[in-house]
Amino acid sequence: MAERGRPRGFDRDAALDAATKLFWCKGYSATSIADLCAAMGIVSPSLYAAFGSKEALYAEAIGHYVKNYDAPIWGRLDATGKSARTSIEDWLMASAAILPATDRPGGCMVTLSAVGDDKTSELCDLLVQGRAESLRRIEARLDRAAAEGELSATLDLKGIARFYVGVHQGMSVQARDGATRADLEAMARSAMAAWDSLTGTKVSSS
Amino acid sequence: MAERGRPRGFDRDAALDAATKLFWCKGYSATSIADLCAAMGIVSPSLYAAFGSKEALYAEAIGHYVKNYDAPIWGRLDATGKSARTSIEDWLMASAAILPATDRPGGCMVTLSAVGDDKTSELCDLLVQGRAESLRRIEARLDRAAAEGELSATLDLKGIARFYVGVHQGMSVQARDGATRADLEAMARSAMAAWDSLTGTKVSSS
DNA sequence: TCCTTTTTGTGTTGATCGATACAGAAATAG
DNA sequence: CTATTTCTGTATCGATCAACACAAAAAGGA
Repeated sequence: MAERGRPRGFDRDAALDAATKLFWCKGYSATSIADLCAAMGIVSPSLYAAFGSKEALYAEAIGHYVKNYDAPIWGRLDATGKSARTSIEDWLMASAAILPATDRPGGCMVTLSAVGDDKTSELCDLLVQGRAESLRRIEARLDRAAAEGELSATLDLKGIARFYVGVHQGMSVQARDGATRADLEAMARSAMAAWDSLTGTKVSSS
Repeated sequence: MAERGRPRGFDRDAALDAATKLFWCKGYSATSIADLCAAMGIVSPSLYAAFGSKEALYAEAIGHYVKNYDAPIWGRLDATGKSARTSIEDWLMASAAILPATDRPGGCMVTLSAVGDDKTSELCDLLVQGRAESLRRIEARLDRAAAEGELSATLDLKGIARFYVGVHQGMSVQARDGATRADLEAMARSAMAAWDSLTGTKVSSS
């Protein structure tokens, strides 16, 4: 089943990856179509033919980021045979290793896009939902631990999840500011130092 | 000592406050001069006469934010007669109370501007320095505690400071996403749950 | 070969960007 | 009063914004 018409002269996925990294670095508003064309190695009609619009390209870039850069980290969370504590520690330590990587923009794209940039509120929702998803995943892992008897069901699991997601978000901000892997690993260990207290007999909030 | 020429027809500080809130909400790149003029209630020649340029106005807005919105929170940190632990807890709890305030944009302007937005690297530096200053303040408070004998001098005080600043940054991101005061207070308490472990006999790293 | 389909490159669209020129208005100084 | 100084409002500057028209180019189907 061959394709009709003139074949595309560039690798769509490679171009999307280049666009993703540019949006990741500069944010939505500060990135122009001309910037994108230069980074992707194509001209604007090709960009519009392949991706539709700047907004649509950004939405695809977020999906590309989640699938190719974010998902591997989350894999650490749901591995079987590990306690919730170990899973979350692994997730934070893996993040500490990759957030300051020099072969890509620092920090988490979804977290750091939390900020400022206006965005058509459709894109803004996409990002808010992405961050809410992080919270849901951690909470789900804690719920599973409660169901399996590792944690007490009377704990404020949502609050604990929010705390660890918050630490992860802080790690992203500091990675963007130049924190090293060792710096971020120390943050991860510090957060884990609260685990016993948070999951102990103490009631969540007073 | 009266002023020569026609007097300015608007309150410069009130206009700066309006500009600050707009930049705080939308970020630098997504905020246009037209947006600013509308929010400040002036026309563009008045804006340029009073503030010079968009970049200069943004730099002044950051200063206005730090002085009028951020400083009150930091006052909690250096109050006398309190332990470092209580000071940091107060700082986090005060932040939890004010970050989700509905009479202003959510989250910390300096933290949330960490992101994306290109900025002439001069403005970017301004923000990076602002965030570095937060780290320095917390670290200075811990150093003082070590000098006063509250904490052991062998601890990784910089790492502890980085952890609490990171939690604060995570609180800003979540405040922007709609977290409530109670949500943020729970995060603050969770972070404080690590205090004993972080400041105990345990060696900082490895 | 000729037709259809799709992409590519050139050139351009109206809108908006940040920033000003200029003239009139409103104050002080003499 | 007149002269000077400074701000306000209109109108606009060239540059850039996101997006596209159009024709040449490159493929398959007939």
